[in-house]
Amino acid sequence: MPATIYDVAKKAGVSIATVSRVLNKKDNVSEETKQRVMDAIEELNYVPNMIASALMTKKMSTLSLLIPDVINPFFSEIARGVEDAANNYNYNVIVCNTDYDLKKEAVYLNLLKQKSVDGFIVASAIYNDKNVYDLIKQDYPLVLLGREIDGIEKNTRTDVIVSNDICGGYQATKHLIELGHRKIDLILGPKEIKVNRDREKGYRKALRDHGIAVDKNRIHNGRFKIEFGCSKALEILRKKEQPTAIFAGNDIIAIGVLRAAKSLGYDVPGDLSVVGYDNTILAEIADPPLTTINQQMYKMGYMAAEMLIKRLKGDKKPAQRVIFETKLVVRKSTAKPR
Amino acid sequence: MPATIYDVAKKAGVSIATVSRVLNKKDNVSEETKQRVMDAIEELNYVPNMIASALMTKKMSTLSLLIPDVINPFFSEIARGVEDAANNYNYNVIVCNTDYDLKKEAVYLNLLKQKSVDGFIVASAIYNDKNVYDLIKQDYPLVLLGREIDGIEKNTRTDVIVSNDICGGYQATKHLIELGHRKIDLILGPKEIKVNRDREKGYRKALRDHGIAVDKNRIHNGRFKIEFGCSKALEILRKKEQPTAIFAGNDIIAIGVLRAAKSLGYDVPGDLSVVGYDNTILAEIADPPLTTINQQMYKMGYMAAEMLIKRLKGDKKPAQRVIFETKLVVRKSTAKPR
DNA sequence: CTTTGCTGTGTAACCGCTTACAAATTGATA
DNA sequence: TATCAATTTGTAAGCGGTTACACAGCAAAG
Repeated sequence: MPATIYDVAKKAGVSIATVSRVLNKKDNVSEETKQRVMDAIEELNYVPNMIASALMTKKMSTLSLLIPDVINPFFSEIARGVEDAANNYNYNVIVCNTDYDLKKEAVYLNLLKQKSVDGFIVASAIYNDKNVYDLIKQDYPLVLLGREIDGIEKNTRTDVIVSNDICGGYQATKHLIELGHRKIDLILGPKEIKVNRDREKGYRKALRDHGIAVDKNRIHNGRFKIEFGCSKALEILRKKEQPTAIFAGNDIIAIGVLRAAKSLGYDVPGDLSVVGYDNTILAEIADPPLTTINQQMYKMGYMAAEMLIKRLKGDKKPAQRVIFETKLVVRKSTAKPR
Repeated sequence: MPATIYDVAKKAGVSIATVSRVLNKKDNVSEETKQRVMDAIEELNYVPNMIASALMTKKMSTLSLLIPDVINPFFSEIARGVEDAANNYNYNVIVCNTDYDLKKEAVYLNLLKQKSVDGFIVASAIYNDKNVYDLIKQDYPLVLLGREIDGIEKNTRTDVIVSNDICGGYQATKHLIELGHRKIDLILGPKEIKVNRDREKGYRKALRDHGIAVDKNRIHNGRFKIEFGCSKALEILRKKEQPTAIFAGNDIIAIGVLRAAKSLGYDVPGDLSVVGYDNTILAEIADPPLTTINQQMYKMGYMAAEMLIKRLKGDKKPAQRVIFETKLVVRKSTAKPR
């Protein structure tokens, strides 16, 4: 049985209120009493029970982070950023993998509410996520990461952190166009995820700006999986209207594209240019190293946690919307078309 | 203000004890009362407060996982396994990144104890970790993952899950020897991490078994970082007694070695064979794809969480020690020496 | 010497549940 | 109809802290 505040009080010869005071560095406790309490704490190896205190204060110093999948380096970097920021403020973070599954997300949220986590960071980015609307409606402290939510202008507490994906899509496409590519296929993740729509917008705008007609048949949606990137690329490369470049919705899909190209004996970038998105470690390591769009995952995660914690500590400023800029990172997977 | 059990009781016209009973599916509550309570819960949108209940029951249905770094794919796969298993039993998991830093680990553990997490999974694998000994001494529910701890035979609750790293080291080295290599350098992570000692043991045994003298100068310890792998490999490859193969302590180091080789204009595997360890996604994607030793990260994580939860639920069987077997995965980074 | 205002500490209510125990209700049995 | 066991429900005491409020002790002021 671990020692309680009563044990400490008894050993120090004071009341539990006094112990609580020194524990919380509150008001006035004489140096002498404080010392006696500290000694008792030391002797008894006392660890305060945050559960009991949370019952009164409603503060557990725990955040929850909802992401689709930690294994995806994009999200593990975000998770690391969140965790580091949280740790910095003496918070912990409960990580939940939703696999882009709204039902799973709902189950998690319900459990987390029961546990009185102080706030939520939702990075699982599904379009029109009812769960998220509910959280906002019920006024839970919340930061949305990498996802917007429409029609909540009147809301004043939910901060949003996003990347400028339209710009990212534009940068990638422009890079390919400037290299001389005209037939550029776009292989995206699911339509339900907002970032894919934005990246597509950027792609379309870049083509338009350079007087290239947008061909709907060159735009493909699917999943953020190597296998999808590979099979879709195989399909595309076998058609008559072969592209000279493929812009993938993220690095994982791009890896799949590289694999497909390799299996068909294509040289990248000689026969086919490939651009990824995210600039995860995968892009750096891929063969050839991927030209990709950099996102600041770690910073976004860090900032999300920081903003959330500041709000929990009473920050009343109106909801922020922070946009992180993207950057083109040129490596070896893009070149002029033959 | 969220509804409490009192609100529900009042609305349903029963006592809070009865509400608690239907909530916990306890003993005898007549169908009729139960229905009334359920309706009240529904109407009030009541969410039970687990903090309050935990104060009595001491169960928060929360596990904590200590790993060095989620960004390392080896650990993110473990984390995913842990989380999936936990979720399966309606538990959540708090993930903490220790960066192999004992002080950080201690701070985390202290905070987690305050939060009354139900149990710990420690995968941060530092040799002779005082924190871990303390946990065991204080009889906290604990599973050790990927790390052993000496001198706790009498302990009956702490399960241990490890990979057979001696075997893994042996397999990797044997593979190189059988290809004809005789000068094989070993670039490991820190000595303080047990797995490195085991992998070295396997390496030594393989050499001995094949009548090759072990040259201490060929064994190097450092960090599990690309940069370390790269700089150490550069150093090695510039010496006169150049190896024809390098066995790296994990895939990350191996990636660094590949980078070094590339920067010196070496062909892998033509001029130099490289073997990694772990078989993370990085090995698959590397250029050339890495020959490596497979570890079952996801399964180990899953099992760790499952064993821990079973113990929390009252399983009294003596402490288990589960050993996962490794497997050589041959890809394109190894070949006969010139 | 009484009053005033600090400072330092103790008392007890409360946070929202669980649960041992008591009490009330029901139906069957004597 | 009275008795008893079984079933259903209520009462109240915690769980381990926080905190409003009361109060004691003491120095300075009147």
